[in-house]
Amino acid sequence: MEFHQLRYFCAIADSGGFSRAARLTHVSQPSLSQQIHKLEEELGAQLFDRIGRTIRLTELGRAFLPRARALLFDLEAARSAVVEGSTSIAGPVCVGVIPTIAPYFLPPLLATFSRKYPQARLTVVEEITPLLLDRMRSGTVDVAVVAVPLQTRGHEFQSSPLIEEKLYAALPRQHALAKRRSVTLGELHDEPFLLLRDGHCFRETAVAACKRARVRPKIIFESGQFSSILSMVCAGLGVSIIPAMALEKRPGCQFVPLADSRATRAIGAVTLHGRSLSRVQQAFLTHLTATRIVSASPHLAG
Amino acid sequence: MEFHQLRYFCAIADSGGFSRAARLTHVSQPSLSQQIHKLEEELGAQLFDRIGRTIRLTELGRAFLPRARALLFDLEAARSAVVEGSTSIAGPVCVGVIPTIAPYFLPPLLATFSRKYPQARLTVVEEITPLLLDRMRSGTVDVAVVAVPLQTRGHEFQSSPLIEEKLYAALPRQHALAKRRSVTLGELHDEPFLLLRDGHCFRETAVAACKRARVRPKIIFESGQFSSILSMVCAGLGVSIIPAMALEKRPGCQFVPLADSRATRAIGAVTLHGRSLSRVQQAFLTHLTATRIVSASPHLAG
DNA sequence: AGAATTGATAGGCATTGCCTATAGGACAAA
DNA sequence: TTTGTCCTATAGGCAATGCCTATCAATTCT
Repeated sequence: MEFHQLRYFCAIADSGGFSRAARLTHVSQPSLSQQIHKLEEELGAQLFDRIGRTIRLTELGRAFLPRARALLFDLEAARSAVVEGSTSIAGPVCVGVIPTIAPYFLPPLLATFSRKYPQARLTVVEEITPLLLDRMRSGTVDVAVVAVPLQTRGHEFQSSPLIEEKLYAALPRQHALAKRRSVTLGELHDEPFLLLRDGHCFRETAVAACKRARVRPKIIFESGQFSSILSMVCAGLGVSIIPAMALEKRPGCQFVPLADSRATRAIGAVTLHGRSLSRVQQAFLTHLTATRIVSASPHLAG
Repeated sequence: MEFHQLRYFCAIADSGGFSRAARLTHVSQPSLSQQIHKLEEELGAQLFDRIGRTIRLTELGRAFLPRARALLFDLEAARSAVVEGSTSIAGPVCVGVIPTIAPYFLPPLLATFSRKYPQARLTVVEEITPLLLDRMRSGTVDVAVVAVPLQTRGHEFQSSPLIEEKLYAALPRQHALAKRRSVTLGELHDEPFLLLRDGHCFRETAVAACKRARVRPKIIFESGQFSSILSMVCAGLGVSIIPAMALEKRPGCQFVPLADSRATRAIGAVTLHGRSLSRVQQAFLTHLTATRIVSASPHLAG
């Protein structure tokens, strides 16, 4: 039983004859005859009575007709649903983001995107990078905004750069270096360090920067968010390294740009390689990369 | 878009892989790959993401899957509905019958048939032969019980014989021939005749019998039913010709078998040639021909 | 690193659907 | 009755297409 057989059957039933249906469907009459015979053979019953040179639906044919029609209709519905879904910018987008970016970078972007595509259903997942990657693999996250480059080998993921921001030393206001225009990590050699706890990739970023400066930071405190660390810095307990977007007006705290080369953090949008994105998802990705983030400049440094 | 493509699509989505689906569906993996490609091309969108050596449904694929499943399910439903309908003995049967047979012949048959096939929905149409034939042509009557042979030329109709019954002379009790064991039409030569009115085929039967006996009946009364005629016979207004099954106990009436050869009426079941009958209709026809009508013997003649 | 598994591709073969030509009936008009 | 026309069925040829085997390229597991 094939779709074209159903089409022919309906055409013949509607037009009331093989020849008429042949003219309508632009198929030769013998082909119709042939296919209806196959259909009848497969069903084990006649669908039409051939009486003289006219035809009429049998009891069974009459019962079969609405079902055949429904099948053809549903087929078209399914087809156009796919076409619809592939062209309209609507549906779910799940974006993953790491905690050291989430509160600073995403909110304005999400707002403008939602305004631009009201049909889109945005979801945000805040997790550390490896968990986000896992969720991308399992398909529960579509796009991730994380620090790049990723440490994964192979080309399992695709990333497009978004911004690269400078790193700052966070110093207590009364610190000797607090008034400087810039510092190097080497100059912070002996300071007690307050860093994000293990798992947060910005910790790796900071540690790597230290390593390049041949500094072994003495880590005396670990936290899950910058604001806690900044409070400790204000209290004079030590120093820290902060990305530009996390800068925050604090009474007892001073931020000094790090002069070390490569003392930056690169942020990119990452997708699973080989994954086809729906039009909304694609639109979100475009929105991410197209919106040039100027607000990444520090508003209170110097 | 073809049914087998939908089948493959569902199998792959269910099993989670082309190779697995190939093993399940007993089709080679390249064939699946090929057909899914065609499907995706036709729909203008990917249904699966090929990630590494694993696959996953895309957003669109996920939306398409339930529709594909529904189509396949409905297809099977349509198929089995036809098979069901062609095997089960249920549904409508419309039987046509002429007025000179209807009240005598059909009632017991209908009762036994309905008891045997409670699912059958019997309808009876009582009309004169030409109208019944028209209704057979238009499909509103499935089987007709009429006097045979039909006068139609060609083999537009098929008939199978049911019974052949003798004809009787209906005489007033005080009639000179009323005590005879048999009479010939010739002996009724001068009698006033009471016959069915034109259109009733039994009138033709009676007239034809007279013609063969070289008798020109003087018709002084015409009616649409035998009981009226018999009442007139009782009143001594004339004689009539009655088929065996219409015999009826009447005080002033005597029935004498006609001795003429071919003074009989043949009854047959007639269907439109080339019409396929549903199983109920076929069953009714079989019931008609199989039930040997013994009650056709006169219960009060002689 | 090597073996195994997975999906994609290429090429050959058989099936099958569509076509034209024609047969065989049935109907209508002469 | 005969002829012409209109219908569906059949036959045969051709091209499209679905399925197969063999193989490749990539990825994952041992």
